[in-house]
Amino acid sequence: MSFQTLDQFLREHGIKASYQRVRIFDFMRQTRTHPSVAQIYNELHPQIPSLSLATVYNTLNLFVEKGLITELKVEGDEARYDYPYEPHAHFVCHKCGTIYDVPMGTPQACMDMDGFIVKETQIVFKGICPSCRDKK
Amino acid sequence: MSFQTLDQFLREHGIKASYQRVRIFDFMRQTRTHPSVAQIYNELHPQIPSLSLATVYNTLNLFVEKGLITELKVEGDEARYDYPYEPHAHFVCHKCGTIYDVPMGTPQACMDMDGFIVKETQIVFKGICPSCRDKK
DNA sequence: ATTCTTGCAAATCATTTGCACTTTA
DNA sequence: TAAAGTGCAAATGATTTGCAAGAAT
Repeated sequence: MSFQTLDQFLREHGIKASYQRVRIFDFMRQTRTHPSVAQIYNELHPQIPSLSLATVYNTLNLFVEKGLITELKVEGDEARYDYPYEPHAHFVCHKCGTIYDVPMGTPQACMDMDGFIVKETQIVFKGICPSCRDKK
Repeated sequence: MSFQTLDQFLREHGIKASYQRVRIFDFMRQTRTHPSVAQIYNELHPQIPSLSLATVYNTLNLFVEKGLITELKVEGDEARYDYPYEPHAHFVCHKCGTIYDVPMGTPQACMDMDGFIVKETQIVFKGICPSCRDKK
């Protein structure tokens, strides 16, 4: 997807395609580490010196609202953001804090809830990852 | 479970049974509304005038650490706390913010993750609840 | 008596907001 | 050019912390 079509993609979702928004969205697409606002800012600020933290917050909130990305609040105080390639769950390591993707379809209960309109499903496993388990 | 045995229960989990801790734990047991720290404090403070907010924070963090309750960060900025009677998922309404319990066993994938030690599983559905859907 | 807990107030830190300026369509 | 987005700095609000006083064993 080129910048040209990223523009289009955002507009199709009712989002004005400012330079900052395109860059932040492109960063989310290319990053699978569930970055925090601070991480996104730290990566992009050197390349876009005028970029402000507030804009990163505004933009991510907008993307979440429009359903383009998902907000995860599973590790520490900072929200982490997830670009949903395909349905997947998350595993959070209690020791190192890493958030892993876990391939998985949407669970059955999703369909069984009479009267509830389910728009989003989040599944989070917490525990110890193989790397931390072995380190001892 | 009487106060007597609540004492015991806490001690069995390596927690000194102070008056505040017993009262807060008892409150969690009796409450199914996934209360926030502020709600717990507001309920108990009239009955325990000396109670401080910091103690509520300390105590809940301790209970989470010992695995007696679960912290949910799904609605707004405030953490919500869950007393896990039996395995269940949650449904969060985007409009009214209510957190509903959804009866449900532990999903299969839990068993399928080689090398990951899963200590906790959280499933959260988000959407519109029947009450908000009908209100229009 | 020593160790752990509490309560208060101040500190911290992520996130939001108000407003003047700039950009986009 | 009108409407919306950006950047900065200040404000907000949840949570944590330092420390002196109190309770438990």
